[in-house]
Amino acid sequence: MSPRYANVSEREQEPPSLAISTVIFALRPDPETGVLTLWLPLVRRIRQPYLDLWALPGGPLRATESLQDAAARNLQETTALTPRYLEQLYAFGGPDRSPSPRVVSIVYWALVQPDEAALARQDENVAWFRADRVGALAFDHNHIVDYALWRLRNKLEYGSVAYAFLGSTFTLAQVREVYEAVLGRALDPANFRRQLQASVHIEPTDDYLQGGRHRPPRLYRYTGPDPRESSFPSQRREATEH
Amino acid sequence: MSPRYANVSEREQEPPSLAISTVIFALRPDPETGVLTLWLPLVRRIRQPYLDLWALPGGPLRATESLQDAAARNLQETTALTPRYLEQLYAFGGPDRSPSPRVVSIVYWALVQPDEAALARQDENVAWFRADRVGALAFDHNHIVDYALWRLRNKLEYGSVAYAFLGSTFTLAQVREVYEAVLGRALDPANFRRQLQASVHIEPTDDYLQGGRHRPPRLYRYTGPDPRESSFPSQRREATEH
DNA sequence: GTGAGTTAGAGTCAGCCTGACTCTTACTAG
DNA sequence: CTAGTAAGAGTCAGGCTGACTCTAACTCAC
Repeated sequence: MSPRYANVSEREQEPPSLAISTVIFALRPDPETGVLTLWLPLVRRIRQPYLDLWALPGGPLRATESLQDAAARNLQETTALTPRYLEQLYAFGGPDRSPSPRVVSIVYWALVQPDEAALARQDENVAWFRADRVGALAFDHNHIVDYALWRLRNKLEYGSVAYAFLGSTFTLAQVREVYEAVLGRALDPANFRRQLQASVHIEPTDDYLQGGRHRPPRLYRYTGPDPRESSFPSQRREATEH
Repeated sequence: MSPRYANVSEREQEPPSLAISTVIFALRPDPETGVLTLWLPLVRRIRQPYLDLWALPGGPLRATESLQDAAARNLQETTALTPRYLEQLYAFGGPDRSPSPRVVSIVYWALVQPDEAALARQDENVAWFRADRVGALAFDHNHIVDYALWRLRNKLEYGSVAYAFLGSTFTLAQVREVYEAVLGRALDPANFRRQLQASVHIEPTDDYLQGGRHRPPRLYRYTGPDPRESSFPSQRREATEH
C-alpha cells in the first residue's frame, strides 16, 4: 500500500500520511468477578509493521468524508459498531511512532451502550479486552489508550458522558455503577442520588425496573443536551456536517 | 505549490494534505479604554485562496519534526514568537473547509506573556487583533478562533493556565486582571485573593511592586506544575519528545 | 507636612454543597 | 411470615462561596 524507502533521505521526502483511529469503550461485567468494568475492542494487525499484535481499529481518510465520518466508517467496517457517542481525542504525529512511512493519526474515542456492544463482531482478528489489561499493543497505542482513559475520567466529572453508556431509561444505581467502573472507586449511594437529582439533566419516569431481587428501583430518562456537545455550540456542527 | 485539478473526480484521488496552524493569545491593554483584553496575531494571505484576507499563522509539517515542533517553528517563522505555553487544540478536517486541494489542519494554541508579545514582528502582513473583533478570516478560521476562546475560558476555570500570561513574579491583582479579561466579567478582589491563596500553586516572595500610585502590592511566584501539563503525565512527553 | 484618595489585604457572616451517616419503605427468597 | 437487601428520604457538621466591612499603607495635591 505505502511505498517503502531504502534510506532516510528518501523517507524525509515523503509527506506524512494520515490515518484515523478510534478508542472504543464499553462497560460489561467482568466474567470472573461480575463487577462492571471498562472494555475495549482491538483488531489484530494482519500486515507489517507489528504483524499479529493487537491495535486500535482505524484506517485511511477518504477524500469526501469528514474526519468524524471516517472514524465512524472505519469503526463500522472493522468492528460492526455504530456508537452514538463519537468525539475527537487527539492527533498523534511524532515522527518515530511508526517505522518506515510516517503516519499522523487523528484519534477519536467512542462510547457504546451494552446492547450496541453485544452486536459487535468478534472473531480471531477482533476481540474485547479489559481496559486495564490490554497488554502490549502496536505502535504507540498503549499510550493512546491511557490518554483516552484519562480523558474519559476527566469528562465524567465534568458532565453527562455517563449516559452514553446507558440505554434510554436507567436506574440511578446503574448510573452510579458507570461512575464506579470508570473512576475505579465506590461512591456513597445516597449522596450520589442526591447529586444526580439536583442536576437538571435527568427526569423520573413512571416505570420501575422489575425482576430484581429487591425493591424495584424507579427508571429515569436523560433529558440534557446530546452528550457529544461539549457545550461549545458549533463544535458538533463542524464535526458532523462537513 | 499544491496542484490544482480540473474536476471533482481528480480531486478525490488526491490524499488530503496536512498543515499546522496556531491560535496565539496575549493580553494587552486596549489602546482606547486601557482595559486589559485578549489579542491575537494574524497573518495576511499572500496567495490564493483567500488572497489578502487575514488568517491564522501556519504552515506544513516537515518530515522529522513532531506536530508541536512544527507549530513552534511556524510560529517563529511567521511572527517571531516563541511562546512558553503551546498545546494542541483540535484537528479540523472537513472536506469543504478549503477550496481545491483538501487540507486537514492540526491546530495548536499558544499563550504568550506581555514581554514576549512585545517582541513579535509586526508589518503589513502580520498584525494584532482584539480576539472579539477579528473580522472575517480566511478558511474556517473564525470558527477555530471561537473554539480556541471557548477552550481558553474553560481551561482557565480548571487550573493554572492564567500564569502562562504572566511573568515569573506577579501581584494577585494581575492574576485577577487576567481572569477578568478572559472571562469578560469583574471579580470580587477580596474573594479572589482568598481563593488564590488557598490554592497551593502559588507562594509569596519578599518583594513588592513599587512605582504604583498606591500601597505597593506583594509579588508572588507560581510554583505549581508546568501549565502545559494537563495533569496527564505522559501527554507532554509525547508532544515534545517525538 | 498633612489630608484626601486609592488599593492591598484581612476579616465577618449567611447560604449552599459535600461526605458520613441513619432511618424507613418496598420488594424477593425461603 | 420472616429475614435480607436495596431504594430512597432525611440529618448534621464542615468547608467553600459570594457579599460585605474594616484597617493598613502608599502617593499625590495642596
